[in-house]
Amino acid sequence: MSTRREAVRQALSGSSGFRSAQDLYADLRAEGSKIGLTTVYRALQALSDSGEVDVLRTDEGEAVYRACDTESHHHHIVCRVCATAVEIEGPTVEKWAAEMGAKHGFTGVTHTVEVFGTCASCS
Amino acid sequence: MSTRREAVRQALSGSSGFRSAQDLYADLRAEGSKIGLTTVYRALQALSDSGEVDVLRTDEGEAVYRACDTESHHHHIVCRVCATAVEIEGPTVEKWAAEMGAKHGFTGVTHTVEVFGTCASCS
DNA sequence: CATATTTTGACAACCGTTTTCGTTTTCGTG
DNA sequence: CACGAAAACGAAAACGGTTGTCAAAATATG
Ligand SMILES: [Zn+2]
Ligand SMILES: [Zn+2]
Ligand SMILES: [Zn+2]
Ligand SMILES: [Zn+2]
Repeated sequence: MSTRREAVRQALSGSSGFRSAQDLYADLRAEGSKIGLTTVYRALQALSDSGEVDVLRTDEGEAVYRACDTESHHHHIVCRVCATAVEIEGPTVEKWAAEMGAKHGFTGVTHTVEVFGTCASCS
Repeated sequence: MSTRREAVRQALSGSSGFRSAQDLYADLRAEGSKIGLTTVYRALQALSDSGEVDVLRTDEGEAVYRACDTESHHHHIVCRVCATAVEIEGPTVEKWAAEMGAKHGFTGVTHTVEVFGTCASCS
């Protein structure tokens, strides 16, 4: 677990929202770090591979990352303005997705569920 | 409504699954059409703007399109192998998403829900 | 038929991400 | 501490999907 990867993890933990690789790179450089963009991408890749951070794609196709409190399966409600996210759980949704899969003869069923809105302080 | 846009719409309707712009371009060229890739992108843009086709992003960030039977709000269960998709509705999920938004003080709440799996014929 | 408008497609530019590769840092061992 | 192997690093180039540019072609208008 290298120092650089730790720096990226911390930069990410410092925010409650989803951030892109370039956001984090800018943050770290602004703090005086000499980290390279490549390393930020590599760190994020490793962190998401190990399940330590969540990834999702914006409508524009950019990958954004978040250091969530729990590593167990969950979803998010994300502010469209400031990207702040709240972790949410949905037993209802979990069951529904599984049922839908079975009903249509699909196996190995997974799902992606994200909720978007404008948070209280951005309203 | 130009001829080319109509050609793209038809190429898309010919498939039951989600297809990328480049997929459709390849299909059309294979059929002998002299359409350009730029035009395919433009047609898909217009079709999705007008709500005639659904768009979603793959994990790799590629945009894929589908001509769905209904233009009203719905979700999909998508085969990870052949990209075939089935339209599904989830009143349960709709309600759940709205509740979650309200509970956390978010306004203008929307959601994305997609289910993935391996379809019967690909298993 | 002449002219204005729109559509088209080859090509270049763009942007986020990955690969490449030579250098630097870290780490295990004597 | 010294040394070499291995891992991490960063700059720059390559990549792949998408969008912008612009002149040519098609279509509409009078
Ligand atoms: Zn907000
Ligand atoms: Zn879930
Ligand atoms: Zn299938
Ligand atoms: Zn819905």
